[in-house]
Amino acid sequence: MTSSGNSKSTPTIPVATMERLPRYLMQLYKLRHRNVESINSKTLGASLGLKDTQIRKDLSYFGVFGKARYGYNVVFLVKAIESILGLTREYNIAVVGVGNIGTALANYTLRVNSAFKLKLLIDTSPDLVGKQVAGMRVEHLDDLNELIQVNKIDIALIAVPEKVAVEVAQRLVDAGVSALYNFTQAELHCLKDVYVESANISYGVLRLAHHLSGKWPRKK
Amino acid sequence: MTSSGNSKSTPTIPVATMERLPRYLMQLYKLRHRNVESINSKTLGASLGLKDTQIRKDLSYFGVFGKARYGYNVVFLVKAIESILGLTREYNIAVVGVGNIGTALANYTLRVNSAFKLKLLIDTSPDLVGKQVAGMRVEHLDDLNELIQVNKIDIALIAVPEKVAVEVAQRLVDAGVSALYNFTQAELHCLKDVYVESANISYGVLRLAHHLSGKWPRKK
DNA sequence: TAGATTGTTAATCGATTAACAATC
DNA sequence: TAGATTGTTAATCGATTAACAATC
Repeated sequence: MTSSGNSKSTPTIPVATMERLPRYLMQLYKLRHRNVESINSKTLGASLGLKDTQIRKDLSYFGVFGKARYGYNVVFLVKAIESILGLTREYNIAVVGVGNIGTALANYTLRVNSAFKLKLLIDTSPDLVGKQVAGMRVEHLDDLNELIQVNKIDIALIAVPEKVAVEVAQRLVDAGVSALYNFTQAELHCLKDVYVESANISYGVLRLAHHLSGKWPRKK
Repeated sequence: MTSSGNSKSTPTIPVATMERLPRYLMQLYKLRHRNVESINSKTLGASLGLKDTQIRKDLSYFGVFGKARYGYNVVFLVKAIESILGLTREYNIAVVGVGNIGTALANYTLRVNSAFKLKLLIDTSPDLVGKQVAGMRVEHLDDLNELIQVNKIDIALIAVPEKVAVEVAQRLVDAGVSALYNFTQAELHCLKDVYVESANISYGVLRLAHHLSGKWPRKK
């Protein structure tokens, strides 16, 4: 038996398309919450600063979702994108480093979808370990390996000080975590056998400074 | 007098290049801190997951910085990129919304460069207004307009609840702020006369879920 | 039906990278 | 000098968008 099943060959999805899908989904959640039944590509695009053709092309990679003169059914499209993004299973999450950012992640960020199950908070500070944060007990980094395995952690969000970031990340990978969300200043390209998503908050202010200085012309 | 001065016409800088410069700068800060004298494009690229030609091409837009057989002088290149990014002047910063994320921004993020001067913390919570955070008094949102003007705010970092994000952002723009860093779930494309940098933390976990589900093949 | 909006093709646009002469 | 590394050209690659037949 081959890996087919689809008679059509699965298309290769552009990276840029995959990176826009979460934005589509979040807008669609808002529309659904407002009980909007359908949305067309022009309106959805405008709400995200994108062209209508961009939306249609992105969605077309995954099949046919819309109807001429109607647009896309919001409830149906939400389900479709959730499926594309893999939100049909659950993901066990650990937050490593329970400072301000780690606490924010535990309290708010994971609420985006019920597929994300917060299972574990880890820190080293005696002020934090044993205390409750976001309704969970903070555990100690020393027990990392066992805790990761017992809780079957799929994704770790790292919000530790930069100095220990690479070491902690490596320990997570060694314990079997294959997806990291990196909120530290460290670059984690060096790690093997792990997929890393980074959100280096500092870069944004530097880009704003550059924009305000207005020195170098940019395209568009 | 025309706006020339350079005899060469100023090149148009690709957006992608401008977005990489902050990453280069942060890596160079680390090298400088370790007293590394020079760095070549291959090594710098490897530390960021980029090809050597990418680094050289990006830097070439701004003039000649390297020497064959030597690479780039770290101290010199730091100064050059700081200048390109506009870090030769100061930027007055306001943090609006002093929850976990706002507190993290005030305490850590702005430390990236001394060009950023934290001038103002704003919230509405009676638990926070009047208290000290990151060594500054938290002010009340009601006085926004006057506070923005008195403190000559250049950049506002918005970390308020999503429900009030658009309204607060609009008030900041009306008060004269022309650069926003948006940490809320709201899309702020609707705003006119303002440059917005967004860091929607939720998108990252959705991309990780998609990666782990492994359902759709991506290029590369 | 008429016309609005889709899905898709093909053209355009922009970004990356291989190749290489110049240079230190 | 020899050879390592630069800056730049030109080719490749990938992403966006205009155009339009199909369709509801």
